[in-house]
Amino acid sequence: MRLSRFFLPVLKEVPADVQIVSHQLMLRAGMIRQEAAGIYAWLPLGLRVLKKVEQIVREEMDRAGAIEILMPTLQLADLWRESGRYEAYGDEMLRITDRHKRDLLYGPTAEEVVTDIFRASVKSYKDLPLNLYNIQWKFRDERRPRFGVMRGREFLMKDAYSFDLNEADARRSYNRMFVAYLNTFARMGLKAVPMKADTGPIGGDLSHEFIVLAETGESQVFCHKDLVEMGAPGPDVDWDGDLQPLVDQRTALYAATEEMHDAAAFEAVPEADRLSARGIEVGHIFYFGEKYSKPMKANVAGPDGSNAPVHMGSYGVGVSRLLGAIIEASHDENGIIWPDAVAPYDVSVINLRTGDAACDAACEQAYAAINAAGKAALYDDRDERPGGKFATADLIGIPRQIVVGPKSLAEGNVELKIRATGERSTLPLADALKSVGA
RNA sequence: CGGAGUGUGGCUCAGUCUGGUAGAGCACCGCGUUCGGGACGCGGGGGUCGCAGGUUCGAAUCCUGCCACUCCGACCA
Repeated sequence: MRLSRFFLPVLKEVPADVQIVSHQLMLRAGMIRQEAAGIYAWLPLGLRVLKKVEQIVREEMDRAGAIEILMPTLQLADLWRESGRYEAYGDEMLRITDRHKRDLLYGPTAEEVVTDIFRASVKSYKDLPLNLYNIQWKFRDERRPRFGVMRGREFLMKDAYSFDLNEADARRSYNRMFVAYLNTFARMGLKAVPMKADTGPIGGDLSHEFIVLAETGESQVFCHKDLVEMGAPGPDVDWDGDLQPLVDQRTALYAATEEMHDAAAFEAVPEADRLSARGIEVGHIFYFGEKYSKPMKANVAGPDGSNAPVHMGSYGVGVSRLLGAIIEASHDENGIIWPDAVAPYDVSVINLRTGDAACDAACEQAYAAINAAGKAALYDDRDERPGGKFATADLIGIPRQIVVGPKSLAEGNVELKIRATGERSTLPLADALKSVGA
């Protein structure tokens, strides 16, 4: 993309009351624009990152055997009356009436819809296990939206729903999602720690929140510090095999959010290993058994001829929230530092003297070579002063910058800058291209 | 939902107390000088001062009502 033809409304200033750094940087980098409280328009740069994050989530879901569908944003109130949640959900649910005076709602989650889809078509244990997911916009009319996309009212969520014959099978489905989440967040450069979460009236131990540690996090969390650096198993796990050891490895160490915090158990952790910190919840997995299948009569036949409610679990990832979490975890005083996997562009080409024949030619060559290599290049070909170009490049956080100016070019060189380290080197264009993979 | 605030060109804000020709910086347009880490000069365009009503010779400014947004607390991907 040539910057002269792009739409990148960067800002030098943001409102004084925008406190959180990820929110400031997303506004300044021209990624989002607020349209109403907790409601944002996604501008081109933000949308590119959002799609990259979404795609990583999708790939890891697919790898773990989940199957993508797309459910509507608007749902029928009658479905929620079946589950009993229409009245229970309260003011957070945005209720809508259509021209026929029929009650609709903008979905805050999709257990009812997915259960309806399931019960219409699946009648036998032979079709299990099944895990259906979608990545769709949700709306929750939060009392107080804040922190930009971290707590918006409208947000993009990946929500997966597993269906199994019994609790033992459901635990295997749960474990697949547990491991998939470890891999998902690791691919984005995040250190997300699974922590014991509240299971509410269902009880049991099958609920975990995945928490990214950050000073600006909304949750107070407590864990064994080894969990932070434990890393992810990677894609080569046996998804049909026993994942319990991988899960046990993480759940054996203490980790809990404030609601589930057990001070006595935490005290049992050696003091040097205790970590008390703030965190951002980026994922939540949950087994809830027959909570929806029973009232909604989503039954399956078992091998013994029985007919019983299917056992379900749900698994959420805050896709739009992840952008905020990534920026909170990776930025400096100059702007965002995108991890390679989610960067909106791989390389920026900066022309310090647009209009200079030699500079233009070298930049065009670099731009073409990077694109031909299958990388995404953002070419700053604007007629602007160099300072502004450097500032913009650092602000929007492209991982690598190839800087072409008349002085070094006269000696046959360009400058290569690595955004994350600030490291700069002077070298021939061909070498710079090679080092960015072009 | 309780408490505290803020609404003035695209953005950040002053002006409101004490009513009297709507301002600054940034951004934008033109010309020129510039150009290796957010340049400078000169000129220019752009605002029903959140909305409605009221007081007044006269309202961004005072009064009433409404709306929107932000911040602090209790709930949540």
